[in-house]
Amino acid sequence: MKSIRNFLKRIDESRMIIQKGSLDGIDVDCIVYLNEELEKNLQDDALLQLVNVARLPHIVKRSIAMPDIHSGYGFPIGGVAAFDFENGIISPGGVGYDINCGIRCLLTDITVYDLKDKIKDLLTRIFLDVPSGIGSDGRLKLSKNDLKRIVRKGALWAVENGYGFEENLERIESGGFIPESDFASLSEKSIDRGLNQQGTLGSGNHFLELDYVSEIFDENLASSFGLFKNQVAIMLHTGSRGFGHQVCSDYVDRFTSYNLKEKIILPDRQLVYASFKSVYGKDYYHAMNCAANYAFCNREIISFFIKKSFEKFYKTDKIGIRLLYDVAHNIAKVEEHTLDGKTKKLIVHRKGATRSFPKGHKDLTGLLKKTGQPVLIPGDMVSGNYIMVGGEKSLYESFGSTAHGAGRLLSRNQSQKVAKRKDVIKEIEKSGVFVLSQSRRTILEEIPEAYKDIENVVETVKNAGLSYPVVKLLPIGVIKG
DNA sequence: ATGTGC
Repeated sequence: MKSIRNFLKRIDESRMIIQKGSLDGIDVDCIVYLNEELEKNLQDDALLQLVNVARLPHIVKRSIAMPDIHSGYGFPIGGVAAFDFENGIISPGGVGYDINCGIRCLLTDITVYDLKDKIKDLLTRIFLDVPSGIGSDGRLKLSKNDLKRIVRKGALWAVENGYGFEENLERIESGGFIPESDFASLSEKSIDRGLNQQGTLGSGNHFLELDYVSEIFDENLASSFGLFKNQVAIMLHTGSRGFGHQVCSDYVDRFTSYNLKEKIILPDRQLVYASFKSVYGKDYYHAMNCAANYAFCNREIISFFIKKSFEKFYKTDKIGIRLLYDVAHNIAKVEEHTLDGKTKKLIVHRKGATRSFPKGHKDLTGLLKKTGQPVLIPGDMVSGNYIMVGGEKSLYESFGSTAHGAGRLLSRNQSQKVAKRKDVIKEIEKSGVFVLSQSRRTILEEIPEAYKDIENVVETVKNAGLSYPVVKLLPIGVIKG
């Protein structure tokens, strides 16, 4: 049998295509953004997932994957797929288990020279103040009524309850909360899991990093964003914790029995879905937004803890900690996009993909309407991270989306095997990065070698016009969950 | 990702 790989053709330096009609049940193109270097890392199973997404009903225009594509649950990680609002579908696999996993970047007024010799002490201070690790409980004890308000108000709840700052809201995607949520769509089990995990980092690839601006690519945008050379910045990567995981798990189960009952034929049993306008679809959408709001709140509360840690440590409140931006990279959103010259409402699934709206976009406000949306793309814990800006072409190419990170190269098991052969912590520290974690195993799974080269990912999305580099950040201290 | 897992 001919491998699916043989149907993949290069369009240009950054794009590859499987054309519609070339495989069974494919009425839309499959596009994957890859330079020639990253093409070598493309997994066959992830490519098959991209193709299977194209087989879902009422998919619009194309099935898309970013250069950080790798295999996920049903949909590939790095995947973007939009469905028609009137007749289309929503699928939990198109969002993933960590609903509204995302990144935020905080800026400071201090430079790397003010931090270098203190990094171990400050990072330890933060490590003590921000709960991390699998199953970790938060410092907040929430009542069921608190949770009810959190899933409705997102980051606004943190602001109203003394764990956040009002000026941050306009620097969070969607203003820090999505209105279409409904507590009634949640299971008792998810509610229980949500009660004690607010304000916690979690585990796996979630992290909290102290970085500095090492390179500036766009002086004007850097200065508009308040970025300067050698400035200390904080990158935070976390999501909706066990709460969002339970929501996804609940609805994968519900959709599975529903799809069986309706005798829906799926290209992959992990691709369960429901019509967006059906009771099932609406329930999942409302529950997913509960988890999205929970995650926006989580990142705001953790940022509050980080600010306190800095102020305690430096014994001054003049650190100038402020939010640059907070993006979601695992979410489904109702958005308007232009198709064949007409504005259409779509359900855009971004699963390991970052929104990348350019300047002038109607959903952007204030300064960001003039500059475009900041896009936060983390690499591995040594190579560093990029702050980019939304590109005009993303609207035509990828429903206003770009990559979300370096993307895994090795599976967690493979990574542990490689890492066990050497003193990984020593190697990381030799590269100038101090690392703390609740679990040695997490570090073994998260070694730099486990990830693709962030430079290739950034180059690919830049050449495709999806987003453009503004600055590069290099880590000096990392907390891994 | 996850009170990791048949």
